[in-house]
Amino acid sequence: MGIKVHNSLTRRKEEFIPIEAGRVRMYVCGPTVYDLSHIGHARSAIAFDVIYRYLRYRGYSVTYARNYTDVDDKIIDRARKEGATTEEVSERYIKAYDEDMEALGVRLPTHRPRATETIPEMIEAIKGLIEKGYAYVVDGDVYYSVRRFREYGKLSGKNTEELEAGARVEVDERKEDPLDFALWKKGKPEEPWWPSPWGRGRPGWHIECSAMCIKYLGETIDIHGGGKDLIFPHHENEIAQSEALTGKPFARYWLHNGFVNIEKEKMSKSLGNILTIRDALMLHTPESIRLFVLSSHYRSPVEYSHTTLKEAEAKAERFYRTMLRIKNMFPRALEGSPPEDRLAERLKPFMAAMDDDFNTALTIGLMFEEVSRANRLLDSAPTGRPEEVEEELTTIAGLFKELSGILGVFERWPEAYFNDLKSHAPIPAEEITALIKEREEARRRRDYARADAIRDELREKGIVLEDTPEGTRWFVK
RNA sequence: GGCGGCGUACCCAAGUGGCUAAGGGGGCAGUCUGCAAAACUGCUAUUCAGCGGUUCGAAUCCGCUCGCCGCCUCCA
Repeated sequence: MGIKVHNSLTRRKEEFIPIEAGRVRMYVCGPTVYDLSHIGHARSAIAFDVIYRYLRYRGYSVTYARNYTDVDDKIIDRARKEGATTEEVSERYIKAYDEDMEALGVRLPTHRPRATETIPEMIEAIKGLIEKGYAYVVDGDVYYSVRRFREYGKLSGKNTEELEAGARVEVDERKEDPLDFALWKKGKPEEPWWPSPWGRGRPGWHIECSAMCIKYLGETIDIHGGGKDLIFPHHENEIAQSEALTGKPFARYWLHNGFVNIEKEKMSKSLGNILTIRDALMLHTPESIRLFVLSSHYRSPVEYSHTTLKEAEAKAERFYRTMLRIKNMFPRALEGSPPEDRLAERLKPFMAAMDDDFNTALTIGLMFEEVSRANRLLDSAPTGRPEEVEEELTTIAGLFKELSGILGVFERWPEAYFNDLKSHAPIPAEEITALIKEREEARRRRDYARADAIRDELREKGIVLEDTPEGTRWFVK
């Protein structure tokens, strides 16, 4: 009973067996840093962040590399338009990406290589491919000869004849075959360049990932990930280059995440429906964005909309309200920890869900069954047996602690969560507490008309009041 | 045209051969409350796009039809 993963290479769910017992090497294609990252980048990063967290949780020593593509046509274009250098552009957007990831609670990978720091390795790889007859030089450019690699198309399920027939491949007279792709591009005077045996130039996109992957993780890795759109041609080309070069399988398991759609359509510059992570973070908490992403399977497409994000927020609210109840009624349940064997037993269904191709949606669903259970226990507390209730709540809290760490959600103290919302209240907190005080006096006088008027007034501003035996509390809706 | 995926309630969504089709949101009713809110309880899919087939048994496997989406060009 181990972890199963859906492998894009075989299109099947397979048992996950790393090359080296207890150790996992994973590589995920990171951003090309020419602009702010969008919510789709966030999904990919969060999905693989959870995979990374879970593998570590399951006791693997994980070496995880995620690159920055910091040399590319789009970066050059952007720099030219701004009158800036490509370094300035890439530096700015690497920083922005790092900030976005931190805001989203995405843990730092072990290695975060930049393409420009791996140029010597790329040149070596290209030299190797030329020597082995898989690449050829044409006037300062180097191309990979796709047809020499017999297995080309094994990941994307395409065959070279059909690709050729597709005719959407740009025709470049200098290529021996339209399917061939650039390993090294001859530099134009105003573009960044590095010296090479073929003259000044810069690397092609695909060779970057192969070189960085091999440099940091080795010739065969366990997991290679990225968005579904990278399957072809990027990952197909990575396989062709790497396997031709080393003669070894490049990656054992290929994992691909689905898209984030907006209004049923893929985000794209041409449609003008790009939602940046920054914009999303102005509208929603990082936690609700993570919950939104993790509430469906990482391979399915998800629809970003006001409704779906509101539902994610409602989940967070329900969870933290329950935690707040536990903290107020049985604070020791949150301070203590349950016996290990009991915890392990109760974690089983959750582990089974995560083992099944990282089914975070099911895991979250199961967590909410525990939330309901906790609330029932809390309701029963006044008439039930407090010791038993506390014991069970301690177990549930213990479960939540483990799962929160894996998913990267529900990790805060409930007060912190609600105070954060309160800090974004549309009216000052002092004003609200003053109104609450006035309302309490009205209630004491049994002037319910006045009390209700105050409550309604606050409600219109998004402030919800809750009368409890300990007094009136307020929440931001 | 080639390749791949999806279609589960009002919405989101898990489930891919067999206990009552998870969970969240929404709605309705009840308990609680001065009234609310929150929480809890019950109801909201006798059925999984449609039609056939395989099977003792299918949402799950196979075939066809309809609808939606992605890749085939840079793309998470």
